[in-house]
Amino acid sequence: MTTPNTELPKNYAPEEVEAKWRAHWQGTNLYAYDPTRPREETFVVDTPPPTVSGSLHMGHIFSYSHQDFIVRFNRMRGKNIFFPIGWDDNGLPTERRVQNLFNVKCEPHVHYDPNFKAERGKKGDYTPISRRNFTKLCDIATKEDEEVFRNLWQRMGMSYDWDQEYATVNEHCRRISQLSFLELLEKGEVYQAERPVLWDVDFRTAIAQAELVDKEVPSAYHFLRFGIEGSNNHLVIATTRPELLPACVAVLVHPEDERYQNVIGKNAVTPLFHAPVPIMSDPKADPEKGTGVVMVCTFGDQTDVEWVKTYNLPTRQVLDRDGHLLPIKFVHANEADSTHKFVSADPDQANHVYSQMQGKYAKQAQKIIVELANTTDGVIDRPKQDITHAVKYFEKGDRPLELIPARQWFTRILEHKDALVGQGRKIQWHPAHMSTRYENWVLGLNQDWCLSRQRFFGVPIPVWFKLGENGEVLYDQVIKPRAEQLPVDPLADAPDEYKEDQRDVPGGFTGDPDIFDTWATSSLTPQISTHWPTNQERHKKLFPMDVRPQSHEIIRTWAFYTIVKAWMHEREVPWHNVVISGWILDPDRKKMSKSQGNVVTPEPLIDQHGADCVRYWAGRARVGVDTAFDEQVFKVGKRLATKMFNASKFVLGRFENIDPALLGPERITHETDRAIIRELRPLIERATAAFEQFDYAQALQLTEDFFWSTFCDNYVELSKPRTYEEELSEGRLSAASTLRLVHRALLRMFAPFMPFLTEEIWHWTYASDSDMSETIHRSPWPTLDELAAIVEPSRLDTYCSMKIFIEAVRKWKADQNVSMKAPIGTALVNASAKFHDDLEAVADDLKGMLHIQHIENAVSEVEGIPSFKFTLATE
RNA sequence: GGGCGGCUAGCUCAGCUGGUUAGAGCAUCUGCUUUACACGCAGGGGGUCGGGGGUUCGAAUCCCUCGCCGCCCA
Repeated sequence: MTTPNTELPKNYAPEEVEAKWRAHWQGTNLYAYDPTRPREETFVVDTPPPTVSGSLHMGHIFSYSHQDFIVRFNRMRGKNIFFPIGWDDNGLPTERRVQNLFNVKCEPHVHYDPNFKAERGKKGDYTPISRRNFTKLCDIATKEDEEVFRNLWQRMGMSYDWDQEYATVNEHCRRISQLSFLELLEKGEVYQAERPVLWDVDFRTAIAQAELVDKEVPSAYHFLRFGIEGSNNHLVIATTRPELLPACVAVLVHPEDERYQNVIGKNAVTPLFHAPVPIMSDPKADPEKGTGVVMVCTFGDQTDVEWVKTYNLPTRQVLDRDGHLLPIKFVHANEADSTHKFVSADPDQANHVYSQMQGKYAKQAQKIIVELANTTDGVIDRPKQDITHAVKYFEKGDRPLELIPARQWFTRILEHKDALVGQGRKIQWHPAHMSTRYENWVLGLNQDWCLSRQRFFGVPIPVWFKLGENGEVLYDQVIKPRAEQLPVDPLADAPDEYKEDQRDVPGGFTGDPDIFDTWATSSLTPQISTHWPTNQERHKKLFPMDVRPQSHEIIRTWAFYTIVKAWMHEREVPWHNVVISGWILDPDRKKMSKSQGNVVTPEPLIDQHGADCVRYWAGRARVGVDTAFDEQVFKVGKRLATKMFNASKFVLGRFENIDPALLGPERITHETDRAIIRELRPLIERATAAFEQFDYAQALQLTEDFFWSTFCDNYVELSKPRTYEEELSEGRLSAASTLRLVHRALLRMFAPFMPFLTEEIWHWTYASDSDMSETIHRSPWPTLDELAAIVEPSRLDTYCSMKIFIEAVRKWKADQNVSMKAPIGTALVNASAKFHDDLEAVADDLKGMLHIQHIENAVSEVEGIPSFKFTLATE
């Protein structure tokens, strides 16, 4: 191993050292989980699998470093670490990336082409390809993306057990995800229903409440006059969605709204389409909003859905799954039946108006109908009023969500809210207030979890349906696979009792074409890692886990759904602790994200400062607190690394020629040395307690402060003269032993944060200590037991009084503008007898450190702050 | 509109189970060629702890209220 002092560079250069230890650790299985050790000795982490096709920035480095600090601390406490890593390559981000990368689009009706060759960066129109060709490209792209992450994590020194690596679309994860679904279907927690769901018209898929975001967008109230049957009067309705007028099924006012009492119970007549619709009263109609009259449409928003259900109103669907207006036909009331729901008193005009909107996107249709309304007498009551309001979007989408009736699979959560709140309370949240976010989310839920997505790359929903005599799908006749068959792809595999040629023929079967919501699989990361239920023994040994680290914006998704699944399957919490990392914000306090264009990429920073410094930067941020990105902090980390390197070189040089057998705790006999050990004890206690509470930042700060000021600036200077003594005197051995012991402890306390540099220094001398491990990362975290053999100083305040004296001398020399080395002839100390007694045994160290020839004591009668008088030595 | 978090030195942040003149690092100023480190050492200046009110012998810390910023949800 490298030896200190001699051939080392003056300043620490991280590149070489980090590369050396990275390679060394990979070769030694240092981070492997040991399945033979019992649960109580094991520390189990449910690591977040990063979305590999997403943008990679300093925000990732930040939170993943936090996890590693916690893990490394626990490893040094002797825990058997289970720290897996996985990749989330499911879902839309990957699909979108593949579309852009190869300029292709998945068109499910296109047949599989085994000879299809994808071309990167292809220009021109996109190529339509089959689902199978498309998912193959997804596999290729995700493999590459995983490699980028894998390299980065290894570069950063993340201490994963790479044998536990998984990817959320691999066979193992598909099996677990499908098993979970089938078990919950068996338990009745999963059901299918045809109902209006939140629908993204561009992605052509249903989404869940958890994926919603509100955006404030400009809009306008259009004031439309509705006729009143049997009257010449009219009602004015303010609507932001006039294009849904043909879908109007009722008009509502507040029951106590005096303006409209006389019309309740009558029929209103829609303008342009002349459809008679009932005027009803409902307390949810807000008299303050618009004109106080609201039109109920199929389906303008969630409240419309409720009203349609409450009042058993007909549905008049005008939007298709692409967001276009469907072809429809208005008929006279006497012709209306179940297939003709669009009624009009003047079908010709209604159909004429509608024909101009049909096939258009909702937004275009709105423009058209507003124009028609403006050019038709008696429709517009007054000019439109511009407003801004919150509109629901898919978090990854570009157009407002619609509510489209569709058959979907759901998981029951609304009826379990209380139980799920209860589960949340069994978990320790760090910081604690994050549990409030969880509870608010659970209590605010208003839809069951929509599980199915009409997408291509993901885990298939593992069921088939029987087909009737006429080829109709019998959704209530679900065909389930056997557990041993999983994972299955119902579009490629046939169920047991059928042959492939019975697919999609009358009397045969058809596969469910949908895939799962990404979270349906991600919510199983604990079970994926424990190999539930294929390896019950392993599962029992790892589940519930100790800690889930994650960031706060996915409490409503990842944390929530994981709690749901653990409760539904086993009535358990998935983990005992959730540790929330904050965000990295840009200087304007905006979250770092690709879409904001404020992303800072990690590689150049690691190149420039080294992985240890980047980790140090992450370590300074407290649990759950958002932090503005500040490159200055890397500089601070660099300084700390340099200081550790230099101080370590020096300290080791003070004892490297002494036989380590002569440097035990029992050799620490000097008062100064015992006093510094007395300072070290509370540091160890406090840093350990902080780490136990997952407060790595506190542990780091305490250690850094002690190392820099107490150890380097004071103790090393105090002990220096004794370490230069020629004889192996008691005083020299005491100082050397103390330097070795304190330095060895501090080094270990820095190890979780700066694993490379500390390992390097460790191997200069400590790796062969019999009570330590060859690697610092498996050496024990410092404890008070290590110091138990060291006697307390004879006076409790020795160190405190020394510091007062030292500071007074330094201030005086600074005020005199003289060197700290300038010799003082006499130091007159005017202080209490106690203060003199405190310094008596350490006076020689003080004199040596501060270059003082004589210390004269004057006992002051008045208790209080000591005063000093110094005179420079005359030569 | 509701909930949560924040507002502390020029900047980034600690402190907040109430208790000596409110801390650190960076930046700034002064000094020190001290044989581990000038990526250093020593010292200094700089804050009415977002505003207001209250509880208390005592409040950055507890309570009320207002303002601004962020997040989550209507």
